[in-house]
Amino acid sequence: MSKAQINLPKTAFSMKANLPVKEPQILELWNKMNLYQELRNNRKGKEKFILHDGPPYANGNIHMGTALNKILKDIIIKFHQMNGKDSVYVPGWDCHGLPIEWKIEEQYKKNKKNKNEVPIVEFRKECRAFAEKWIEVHKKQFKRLGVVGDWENYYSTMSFDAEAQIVRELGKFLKEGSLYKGFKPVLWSTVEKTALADAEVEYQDHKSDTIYACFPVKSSNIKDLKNCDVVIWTTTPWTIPANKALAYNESLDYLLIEINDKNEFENKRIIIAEALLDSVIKDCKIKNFKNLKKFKGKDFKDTVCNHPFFSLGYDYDIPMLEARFVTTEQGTGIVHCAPSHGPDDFNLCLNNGIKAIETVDGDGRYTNNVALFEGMHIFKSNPVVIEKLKEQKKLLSNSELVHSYPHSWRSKAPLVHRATPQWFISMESHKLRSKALKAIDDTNFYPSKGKERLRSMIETRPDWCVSRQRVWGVPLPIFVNKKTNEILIDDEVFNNIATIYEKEGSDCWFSDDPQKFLGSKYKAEDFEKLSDIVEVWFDSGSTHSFVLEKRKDLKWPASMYLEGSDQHRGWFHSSLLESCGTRDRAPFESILSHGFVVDGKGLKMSKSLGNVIAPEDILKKYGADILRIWVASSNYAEDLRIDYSILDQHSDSYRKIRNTFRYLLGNLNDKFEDVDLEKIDVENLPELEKFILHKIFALNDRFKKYFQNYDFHNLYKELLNFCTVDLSAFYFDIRKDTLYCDSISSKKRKSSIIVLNILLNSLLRWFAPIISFTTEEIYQLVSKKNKSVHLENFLDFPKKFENKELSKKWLELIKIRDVCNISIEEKRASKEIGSSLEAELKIKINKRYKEILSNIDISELCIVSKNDITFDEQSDILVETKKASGNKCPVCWKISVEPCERHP
RNA sequence: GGGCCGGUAGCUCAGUUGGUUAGAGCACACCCUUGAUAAGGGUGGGGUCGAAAGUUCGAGUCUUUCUCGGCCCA
Repeated sequence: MSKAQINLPKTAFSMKANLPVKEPQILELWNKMNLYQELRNNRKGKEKFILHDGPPYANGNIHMGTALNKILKDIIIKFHQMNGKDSVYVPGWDCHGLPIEWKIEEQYKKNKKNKNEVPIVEFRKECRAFAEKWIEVHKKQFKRLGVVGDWENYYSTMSFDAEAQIVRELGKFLKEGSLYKGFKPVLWSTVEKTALADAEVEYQDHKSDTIYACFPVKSSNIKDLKNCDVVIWTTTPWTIPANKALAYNESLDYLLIEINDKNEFENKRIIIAEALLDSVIKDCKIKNFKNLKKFKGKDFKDTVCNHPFFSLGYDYDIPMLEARFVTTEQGTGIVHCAPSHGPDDFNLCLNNGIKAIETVDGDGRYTNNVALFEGMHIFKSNPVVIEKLKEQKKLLSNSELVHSYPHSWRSKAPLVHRATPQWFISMESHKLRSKALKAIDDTNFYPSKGKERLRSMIETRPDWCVSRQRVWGVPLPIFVNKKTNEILIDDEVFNNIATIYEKEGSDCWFSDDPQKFLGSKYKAEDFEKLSDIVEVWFDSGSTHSFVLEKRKDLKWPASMYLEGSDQHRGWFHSSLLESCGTRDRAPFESILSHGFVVDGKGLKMSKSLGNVIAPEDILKKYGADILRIWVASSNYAEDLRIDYSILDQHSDSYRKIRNTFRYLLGNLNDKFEDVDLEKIDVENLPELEKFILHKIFALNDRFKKYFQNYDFHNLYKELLNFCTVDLSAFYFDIRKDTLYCDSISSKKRKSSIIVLNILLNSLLRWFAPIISFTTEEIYQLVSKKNKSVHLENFLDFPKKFENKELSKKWLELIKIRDVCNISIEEKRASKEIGSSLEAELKIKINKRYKEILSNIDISELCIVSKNDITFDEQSDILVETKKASGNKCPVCWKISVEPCERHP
């Protein structure tokens, strides 16, 4: 019999996706139709959903983390757009900062160029060009992922209007009085000659000199301590000249011991913590000693020591201070304090009236505040300090230690703490902390645990240091009156600076006459112009002001900020503080944070582990839609695993989805009809079609619920299961007979075609935010509108689709079908039958099922040729399979003794 | 070292306020089909829930400790 008699599926939609080739073509299509602008036109006047882009740093190729971030953003934006909102996405870049400066400096080094001989303005121009170059690279890479946004009108923190607005924002803090000058030790790189932000520091092993040094007791409430030596241990001998105090812990026990070895220290009496006795005598090679006294740390109160270099001119008091940070982990239980060279030291001394001073300059050389050592580089001074201690008989022992130590993430050079003048925004003076905490309460967090994370950081963070001693950034717009030392606070000046920047950018701050910025109201000669720049977190923390507020297509506050969970201390944090300080509320209504991309075993990707996967590799091998499926199917609340076996799995799922579409298209012969759902005569459809409509209705309900909670991995799973379980293995399999073998005019076949149309339409829209390329490919094939699937709305399904009673009944039918399948499988295993159409079912069921089966063709459901149902109260469901007898219809392949009814 | 978060079948994920033999899809094995065909269907085998202890009549679900991993901080 010829196949011409039956309606075999026929479609131009290929089984093989070939995404790496096809996707760029679809990008071209979107580009041609100007999709972004179309999307805007399509939603003119509609409620806005604004996901404000957290700016990536314009440096280097994108990695999996950035790809994840952008795809997640794109999925959310597309969902809201299809849900009827004007969902605007404006991408942005973070451009200022040390990493780019360092890249330019590296180039200088290569070309044997001396940075100090290059005018600042020229250097900054190179930084700007570098950032511009990477923005272009990023743009291309982000677009390739299928991310739709206003790529032509992106924002950047180095644009002139951004730089101007950052000045205006700083002006607000200055005017308010919460921005103040402080003086404190910061992690300083003597190589880059700059302070480093916490994020710029990495910890590596470093070999340090260690010393046990003696501080003779000058006076104490414990009489026995007179003329004894308090011993300290440190890994930074070079800070000894800056020593101003000693710290002890009042809850520790301390010992006074006498050294009895026959050497220069014979009869020396030293003080250490009891818990550290063993390690001290071992390190200092003390063989014989006498234990003279044990006492509590709190008895140290009011003890004063002398500096080990007392007789070399260091003739000031060294008070002993109580500090909780003193532990018995290492050392002697007494800690030497140099307020200019450690945050703990700084705070302890400050609380006791000892101020930090500038002891080391930017190059790492001692200043004239340090006797004996002025001009010497600190990294070369350890041997000198050690020698001097030896001379003074104040060195019990010295050694070396390899330990974890802060280094610059760029130059890899070891860092030091160095007291420098800095500018801070107070957390307390104008209640910034409490405003921020309130704002956190008013924000929705996805996942909810983000709220606690951000809150605990805001609760404990110190004042915000916004100054950096670098050149690639927005200059701090501060003038200090030379006579009074007061900061110039004048809106006219701030506005003047901002206006100038808006026109020509901020480079001129470094090159032009200060009078230009002061205007005619003040004389430049009366003021010192600061050369610090603003730290980059303030830049990106201000994006809401120069993007959300300034652009007419956006709104303030944003509907959502979405970034990796590390940004609780980054962009979420700085944006919150900046906005609360200037506008009393957060610049976002909700925050979505995602985890980190790790390898298949849950380990972070690193070059050394060799487990790094680049987005580019995935795009080449699988295509962006597979990557987008990976994003949608992963639980972003936790870390997201990826490796090639995981991608293979998603690739398999993709093929299942693709073939689901292919079945629909094939049976519709690529002739999709946008049926009016309201006009469908649900009542007169076959029950199977009613059941599928109910499934669609129920799935759509869950779809909406998942989407509203940004619960994409469950949403995707539901969609995939729908394709696999409900369609492919059930509805499609059953309806093949009708679709292939019934006449085109048959009512049943027509009913099925209606449902196939609805399914195609629904699935296209449900999947469009996720597999944006493939749905577009299909849409282009079947739509007559000559537009994009992304311009469509989600469908609203009429309530009449819902049929809970029928659904309940059909779930029972599926149960019966399952039992039938098991029975058929037995006969298949024993080789009595092959295809299920060779089977005839003898079904025995009790009354409960009688009604259920009354109008149901169970043969059709089970795809068998014949069935025989008997009722028996004893049995629940009993099925026996026999080989069907008769002849096989050459058209529909059903086996029957009588001639085929449909194909006589 | 500290804080926070997490560890359910090979993989991606479900497991409501603690309650019957821990679920789904994929992958896998076997079989069928050859009219969704580099497709489709059926059946089936896999976890004791990171480890240990505890609370409870009863714990994947509560507590403690440990362990592994991630982020942040030092």
